[in-house]
Amino acid sequence: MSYRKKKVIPIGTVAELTGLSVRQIRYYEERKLVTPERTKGGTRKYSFEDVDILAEIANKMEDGMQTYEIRKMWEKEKEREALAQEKARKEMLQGQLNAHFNFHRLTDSRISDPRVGDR
Amino acid sequence: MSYRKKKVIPIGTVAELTGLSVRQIRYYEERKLVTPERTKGGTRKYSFEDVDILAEIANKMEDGMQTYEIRKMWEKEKEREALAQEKARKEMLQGQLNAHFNFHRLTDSRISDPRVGDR
DNA sequence: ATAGTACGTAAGATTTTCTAACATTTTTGT
DNA sequence: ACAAAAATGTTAGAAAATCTTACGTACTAT
Repeated sequence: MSYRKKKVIPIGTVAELTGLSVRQIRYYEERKLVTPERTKGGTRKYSFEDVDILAEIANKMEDGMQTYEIRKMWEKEKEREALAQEKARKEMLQGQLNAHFNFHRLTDSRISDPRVGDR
Repeated sequence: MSYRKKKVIPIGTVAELTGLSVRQIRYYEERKLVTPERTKGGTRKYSFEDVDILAEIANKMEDGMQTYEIRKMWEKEKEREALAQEKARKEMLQGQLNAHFNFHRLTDSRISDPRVGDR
């Protein structure tokens, strides 16, 4: 896994990196905006990705947005991305099919081009 | 700074990531093989780069190498890299000088071409 | 044999984090 | 306007994580 996604940073450090209070960070978890992992002992571990997400939350909150609005917004974003992904996947598949049949058409035209004739 | 170099990981997590004991990690610091940062409170914080370095140490140690050998080895590596850097820097500088004078020679030949004359 | 290396382990102190609860201020919904 | 919800701060006590120091041990090198 990438450095960005590995959950290794304790909450105090996250607070320093984001400028948020520990209280706020825990609250945003309660509102399902971040999902840290836990050690056996139960202490939270965040990733750099989480830090970025929290920084983004801080901005939206300053703009007067509410946690549930942020969450809904992100859910929609994810939805759109998923659709775009799906679309790209299908197009890619179609492309491969086209390439496949094109290849055969070209090959066949060489082998049996009437202007050339076999042998 | 890159995610790789930011010092944010506590020693327990580093131990998990590397498979080393906390004692070993502190000992390698004593032998100047890693240099974590500290929080205000004094707890150590490591980077992913440190984690990689520690994993490398673990290998060398398994091969029967001693800490001071590892350190000496790395110092030499750094030295060689520094020289290579310096060499590249000089070559780059020379290249720029060449380009510079080439440019002037061409320009001058236009402005003061004896076959054309000034004014 | 002595000294140095590379740890493990234990003790006690300090730092960090945890949950839960209550208080406060600012919205929001009816 | 009022009650409910949102978004924190604060406090308290417990638990987890880390710190330093020191002693012990098994090797290895000189």
